[in-house]
Amino acid sequence: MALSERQQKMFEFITKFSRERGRPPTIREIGSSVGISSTSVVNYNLNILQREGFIAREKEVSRGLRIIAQGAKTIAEAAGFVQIPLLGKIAAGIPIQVPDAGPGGYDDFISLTRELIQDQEGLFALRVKGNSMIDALINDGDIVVMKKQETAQNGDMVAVWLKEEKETTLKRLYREKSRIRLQPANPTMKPFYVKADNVQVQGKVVLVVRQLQRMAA
Amino acid sequence: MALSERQQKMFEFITKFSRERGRPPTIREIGSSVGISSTSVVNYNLNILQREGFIAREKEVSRGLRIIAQGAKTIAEAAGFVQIPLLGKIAAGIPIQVPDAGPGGYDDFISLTRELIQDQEGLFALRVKGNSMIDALINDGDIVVMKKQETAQNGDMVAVWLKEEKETTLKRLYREKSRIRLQPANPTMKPFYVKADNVQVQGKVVLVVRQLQRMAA
DNA sequence: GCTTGACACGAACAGGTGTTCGTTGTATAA
DNA sequence: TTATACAACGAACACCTGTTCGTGTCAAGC
Repeated sequence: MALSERQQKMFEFITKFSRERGRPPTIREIGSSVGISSTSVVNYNLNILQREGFIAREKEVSRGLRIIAQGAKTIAEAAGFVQIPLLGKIAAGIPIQVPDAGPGGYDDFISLTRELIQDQEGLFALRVKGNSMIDALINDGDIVVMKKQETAQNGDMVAVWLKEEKETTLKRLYREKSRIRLQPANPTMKPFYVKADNVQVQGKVVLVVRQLQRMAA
Repeated sequence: MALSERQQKMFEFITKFSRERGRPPTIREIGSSVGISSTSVVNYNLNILQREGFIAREKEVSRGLRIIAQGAKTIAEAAGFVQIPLLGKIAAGIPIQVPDAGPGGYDDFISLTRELIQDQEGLFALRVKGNSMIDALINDGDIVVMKKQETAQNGDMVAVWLKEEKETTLKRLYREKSRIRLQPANPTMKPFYVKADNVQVQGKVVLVVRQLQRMAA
């Protein structure tokens, strides 16, 4: 069932209020914002919003309402953060090593929203050191978020360790008859062919973040 | 001044509670969680947390407290999201146009954490269309977050509109004596020199995000 | 010893807050 | 017309909630 105009205004107000003030509004705050003098009318419409799945309510608790994941826009507001451990650096000359979490877990994290990352399972982040990943369109200082896995599907952007060359590289991987094609992300660059037993997949690249402007302390 | 153990526990509880429940706790909820029976004691310590800059309080408002940006890690956990309007596409052949917000604001947003973006002012996002930004290490489909401004400092990565060439490009900008040097992010590529009156700065690039793996619907 | 300040406790209070109830008006179907 | 459901109103109520006040303890400094 569709929402009435009043209910839409209420929902928008709740969303805006929650975002700006860091807390949900009270029934009376909602009422005065949309021009309802009676708290019971607000309550009545809140129940409808709840029934329709737009908000969650907690009984007899002040400000006991919460926006629920709805359209893509509100998902982000509701679902929360994903914390991904920042495990270290990635460079051409060294294989990626994923240390096990110590007793207290990892020290450094990068926070992303669920809009960017859906499944946190097995994800970790590395900061790129040096210019060796330029052909993957990845620069010094960029952060790559990877999922740990030893296999890859055709076309996946993966981090591979080349045993002979003793080198880590980020490329798209395609299996061909007797060899593996490693395709740079930069379309102007030529692919690289290697024997299958020379490559060791270390993980799949899920996200790349480049901060041009560092935070103020 | 450092926080007492009690105040740290209170702060952690407020952070956790706010994140999990979507609303800040009441004084009594804080009290019972850290084992304080008196509301005035909680109030006393909340005032200290406020004085030390950990929280903001609003007088005589239920649940009127809010976590404030503090350590880098807690910022992300507490302060919340930044919603940046996704205004459209950026391609080589067209200038960037920033439409004014309509009556209902913008439609599409990208959510980022405050860890990645500190100041939301004047920021907007564009999705890159085509391969023309390869020399800025930016690929088709990447999202660039920019800050609208007409001027730039030396070394800023900016989006410029080249009037003669009728082209948008992303480069690092350096003013030299009589000309402007546009330096590609890719260090293997050569700079590009233009006359000062040929360039029109459209904004500064703040962040680049590349999603290798698209979300499931 | 005395004072001072930090920290803590419980009680009381005024106003905030969600809930409930009776009532009214208006469509729509029987 | 009558009945029913929907939408809205205002009042009353009980509990929640932030604030304030008086009191107490303890360690540091004089």
